[in-house]
Amino acid sequence: MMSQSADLEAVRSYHHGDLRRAILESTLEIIDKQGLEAVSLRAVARRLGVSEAAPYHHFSGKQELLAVLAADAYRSFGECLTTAVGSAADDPFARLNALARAYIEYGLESRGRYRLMFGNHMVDLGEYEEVQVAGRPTRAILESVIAGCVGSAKVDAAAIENISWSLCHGLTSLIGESEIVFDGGSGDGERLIEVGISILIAGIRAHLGLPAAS
Amino acid sequence: MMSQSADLEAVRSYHHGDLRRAILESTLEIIDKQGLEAVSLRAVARRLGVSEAAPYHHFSGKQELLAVLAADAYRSFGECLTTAVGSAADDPFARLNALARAYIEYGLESRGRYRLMFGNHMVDLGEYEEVQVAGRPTRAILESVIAGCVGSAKVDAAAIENISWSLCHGLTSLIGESEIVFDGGSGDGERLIEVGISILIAGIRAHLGLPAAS
DNA sequence: GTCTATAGCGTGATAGAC
DNA sequence: GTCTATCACGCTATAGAC
Repeated sequence: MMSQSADLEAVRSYHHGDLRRAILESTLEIIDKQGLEAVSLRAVARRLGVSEAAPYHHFSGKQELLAVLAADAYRSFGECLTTAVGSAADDPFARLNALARAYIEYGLESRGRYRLMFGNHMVDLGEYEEVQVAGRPTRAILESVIAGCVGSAKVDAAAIENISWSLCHGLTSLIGESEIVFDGGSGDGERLIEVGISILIAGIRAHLGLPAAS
Repeated sequence: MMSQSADLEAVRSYHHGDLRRAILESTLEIIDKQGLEAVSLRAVARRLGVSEAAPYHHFSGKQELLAVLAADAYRSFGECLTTAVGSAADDPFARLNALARAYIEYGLESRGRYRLMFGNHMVDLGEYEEVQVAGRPTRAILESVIAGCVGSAKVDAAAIENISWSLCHGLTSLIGESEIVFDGGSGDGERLIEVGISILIAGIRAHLGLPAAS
């Protein structure tokens, strides 16, 4: 009986849990286009045609809403990276290459989610256990890929991990937030990512005393 | 006659231009400790013991206050980088090393200023011409240092610039915002920066087809 | 030239009615 | 599940005191 009028109901109102999903989607859209600072529960509510207090019945507040979105983002990000590494050739540096590419491309395509995970917002989303748990696999992938690269030597493994992360984050962040401007053609971004990963891998190989080519 | 009571006057009130400076200092302190989002003109005014509308007589609004601080930051940052490069040995990669170190150390020591310049706040400070002008030298230094490294070949000069910037920004950002956590001793941060610059330079040398050592 | 007082509006959050 | 108040606080603009 409920399924018969479900569609019509969904159009007219947000009963039965639809509002929660609508709020999540609408908020992510705002973060994508205008950034995290532009998020306002009241504006979201107005946009969805419900009262300004309605969102508080689905989330304890703005922080929790953002935390739920951040946890979702970490899960989706982790899956993306895992898939990319899994599809790569059976070579440590090929895996690192695939990981870095996937990281940067995900960050550029899902700007809002990336801002939620690694943006400099002063909302302490790390306090939420769900967010911490969701973010753990991401770090584990990087760790295992780098472990494969350094091999049994394990020289500066932690540092190399963080350097790889830093380059990916820096590139994603500067391109995504339009701090890097391209004056040439449309392929400049692609070329920049290619050169970046190439320099990263060559630098790590040199640091580990490995020959230049793979 | 005014200079005789200047000190006493300064304690009791912020006449004669002192309020402007006090607002700038107080705001920067807040950005340092709590981040850009925590800045509130009203709170600053209360903290300085003036009315909540007083700041508007020195700045047209919050944006302009932040823009003035950002321009100051760019000037100070540019001077710091110029000095560092000038003191470096007469070798292209030694200069790049000095530049990268100075960049990261400045960003970590002056967190607030760094957040103003390169943080992901959605305040369009780039719209202010003063900010644009103040930021230009910084980019010019990086350009000239990299130009020295690539030499006459000029292969991927722009990309190498942006990669160097990305690594420095990524490291500064992740360390400064405490996303990278150190489980070891207190020297871990220093070691990370050292390895990072070493990998960057080795990677660039390899990309340019130069021998490994300097 | 500098500051105070006040008012309009948007936002986060809560309590209680439907 | 949702709505209607309602409160506290933020940014901003204006009028007027010193």
